[in-house]
Amino acid sequence: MTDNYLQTLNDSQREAVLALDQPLLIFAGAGSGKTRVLTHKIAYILAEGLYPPSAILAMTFTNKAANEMRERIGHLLPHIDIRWMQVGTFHSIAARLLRREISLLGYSGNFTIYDEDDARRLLNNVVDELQLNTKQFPARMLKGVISKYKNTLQKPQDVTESVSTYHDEKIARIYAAYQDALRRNNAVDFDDLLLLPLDLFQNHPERLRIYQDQWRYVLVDEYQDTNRPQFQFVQALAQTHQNICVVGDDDQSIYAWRGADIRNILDFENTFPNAHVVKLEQNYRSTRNILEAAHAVVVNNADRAEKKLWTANDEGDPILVLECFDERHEAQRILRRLQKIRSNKSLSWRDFVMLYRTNAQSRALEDELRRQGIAYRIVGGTKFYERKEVRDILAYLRLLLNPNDEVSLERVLNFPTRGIGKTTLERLREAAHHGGIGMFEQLIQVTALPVGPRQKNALAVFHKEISRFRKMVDSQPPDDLVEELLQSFQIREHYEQLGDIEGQERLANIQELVASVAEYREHNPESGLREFLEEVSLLTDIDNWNASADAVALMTLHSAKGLEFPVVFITGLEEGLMPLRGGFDDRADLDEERRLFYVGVTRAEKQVILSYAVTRRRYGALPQPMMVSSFVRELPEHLVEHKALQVTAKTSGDQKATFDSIAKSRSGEEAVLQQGDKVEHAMFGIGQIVRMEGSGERARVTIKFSGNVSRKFIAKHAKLKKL
DNA sequence: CTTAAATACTTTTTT
DNA sequence: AGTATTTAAG
Repeated sequence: MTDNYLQTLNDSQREAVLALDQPLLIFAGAGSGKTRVLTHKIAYILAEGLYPPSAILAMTFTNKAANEMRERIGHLLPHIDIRWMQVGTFHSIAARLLRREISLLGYSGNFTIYDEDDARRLLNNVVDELQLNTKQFPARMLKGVISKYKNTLQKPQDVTESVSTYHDEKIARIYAAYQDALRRNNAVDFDDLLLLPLDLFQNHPERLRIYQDQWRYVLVDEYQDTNRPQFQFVQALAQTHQNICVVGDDDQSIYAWRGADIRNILDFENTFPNAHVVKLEQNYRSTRNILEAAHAVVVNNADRAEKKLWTANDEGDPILVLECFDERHEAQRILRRLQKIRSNKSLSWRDFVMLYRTNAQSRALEDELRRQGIAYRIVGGTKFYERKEVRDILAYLRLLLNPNDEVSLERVLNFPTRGIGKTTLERLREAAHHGGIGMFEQLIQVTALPVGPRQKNALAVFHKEISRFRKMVDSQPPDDLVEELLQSFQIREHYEQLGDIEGQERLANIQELVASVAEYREHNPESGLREFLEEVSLLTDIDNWNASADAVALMTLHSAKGLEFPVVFITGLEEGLMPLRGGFDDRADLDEERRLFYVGVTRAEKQVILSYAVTRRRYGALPQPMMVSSFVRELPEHLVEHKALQVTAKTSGDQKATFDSIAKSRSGEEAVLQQGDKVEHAMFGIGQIVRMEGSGERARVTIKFSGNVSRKFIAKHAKLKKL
C-alpha cells in the first residue's frame, strides 16, 4: 500500500516525502504539488508507524488549508485514527496550548481573544486614561506600531529603553499600558497568541520539554509567510529532535507587511545546519504560456532564490489583456469574455475567479454579476462575524465567559439602550479602577457610584441578569443559551422596533448567528460556547468559502494564495493600484507587489485574462486617469494578446464626456514637451514624440507607440506624462 | 440620556 | 460613496 501511493509522485516529490532523518526545507514552486507532498509525507510517517498521529504537529495559515490537509490524510489512511493529529493554524494551535498553560503566565484559562476592533477600542481607553489625545495617537496607528514591536519581539521595557522623541516615549507608555490593560481584561491580541507561548517556553522549560516530547514531527506550510515569533515557536519545538519539515516558496511571500520575515526561509540552513533541501520545480497546474509569463515578471525581483519552474503541459492560450474605459466597462468586458470562454470550453461558473488588489474593487464586478443574474461567491469584504449586530451578541457571550473583558462589557452595557450613557460608564470605570477591581465586580456595589437612581437601577438589573446567565454557561447547550439571551435582553424586539429594512436585515443576521451556533453544536457535540467563540475569532476570510458551489469566485489576490482555477481574471492592473502605491516607493514593497501578481497568475490552469481601466473612480472622487501596470508591460509580447480600447463611435457619449472632462481638468500643469521626448499616454501607453505642430493651446503632437502605431493629439487634451 | 444631523474618514493586503 | 464617529438639539 505504501509503495502504491509513492508511485504517483515524481522523483523530487518522493525524495521530499522520504527524507526523514534531517531537517527538511522544501522549495515548492507554484503548482508543484506541495500539498500532495505534505499529506503523503505525513501519511507515510503514520503508515510506516514511525510516529503515532498524536506526535504530528502540522501548521498552516488558514483553517481551510488545515482541514483540507487532515481530510486528504484521512483519505490516504482510511484505517488509521488521526483524531489526535494536530493540524491547524499557528493561531489556533497556540490558542489551544494557552488554554492549558496560560495560568503560568498570570492570565486565566478563560481568556478572550481580541481582534483588531477590540484592540483598538482598548487602545482608545488606554490613551484616554493616560490623558492623551486620541487624535494625536489614533488607535489604528498605535495598533500598527505595537504589532510591529511584537512581531520583532520587543517588549514594552525594550521599547521604553530605546526611545528618543517625545512622541515615541508616549507610544512606549501606551504600549506598556495597553499590555497591562490586556492582562487586566484577561485578554490577548492576535500577536500575543504567538508571543505568550514563547514566554512560557522561556520561563517554564519543563513545559517546553513536554511539548517537544509530544510533537515528535513538526511540519510548516507556507513557511515563507512566517514571522519572527512563529519561527521561534517552531524552532523551540524542533530544536531537540530536529524533526522538522518546512515548505515554502520565496516567490510567493506576500505578507512582509504583516511581519513575515523572508529570512526565515533563506536562513533555514543556518538555523538547522545539516538541513536537507529539496526543490520541486515541475508544475502540474498551468500551461506553458502562463508559467512563462509568470516567470518573466517575477525574475525582475531582487533577492530571490534561483529557480525556474517547468511543465510538461501544453503551450495553451496567450494571456489576454483587456483595456477598458472604467471599472464598469471593465466588469462588462470581463463578463462578456467569461461567457464566451464558458460556452467555448463548456466550463462551469465555479471554474472562474476574479482577483483584485483591494476589496473595494469588488463592487463594480458584483454589480455587473448581479445585473446579469450570475451566481457568485465573494471572499472577504465585510465579514459576517464583524457585523455590528453579530458582534454585539458575541460580546454578551464573551462577557459570560470572561467577566474581566471590559471591551465586551462596555459594548453591551448600553445595548440595547437601557439608560446607561457615557457619563455613567465613565464613572463606573473610574470607581472600579480606583478601587483596583474590575468593572463587572464594581457592578455589585452600585450604591456608592455618583450616578442617578435610574442609572443605578439599570446597572443593578444588568448585573443580576448577566450573573444569572453566567451560572448557566456550563450546563446549557450554547444555542439554547444564545436564544435565551436574545429573549432576556429583548434584542430581537430592539430591532423590530426600528421597523425598517435595515432592522430586518440585522434580525436575519442574528438568526443566522443562532443557526451557526446550533450547527456548531451539532458538529462538535463535546465542545461548548468557549470553543465556538474561539473558532469564530480565529476564522480567516477564505475559511467560509465553499468551493463546491457553482458560482464565480471573487477575492483579493492575497486570499487566492494556495488556490487554483481553470480561468483567472486579474483586474485593475493599473499603476498605483497594482502595484499599489503606498506612501514610499520602497524597492522591497514593489517586489512584494510583483510577487502578489505572480501568485495571481500562477493560480490559473488554462487561461489568464488581465484587465485595466483607463479611468477609475476611487472612493467617491472624480474618475482619475490611470496608466497600465508596469507588470503588464513586463510580460513578453509573444505571450500576450492585447485587446485595445476602440475610441470610436462605439464609445458611449457619457464615457467620452467623462474622459474629456478629466483630460481638461488635468491639463493645467502640462510639462513642456518637445520632439523626441518619451511620454506616456493613459490609453496608448508609452511612446515617443515624433512631430510637434503649433504652440500653446493649439499645440499638436504626433506620437509613435509600440507596434508602429502613430497618433496625433492636441497636447492640451491628451493627458501626456513626460518620462 | 437619546435621537438626529454634521462631519470625518476610509481603501492594502489579514491571523 | 458610504460608513462611523462626533456634535447639537430635544
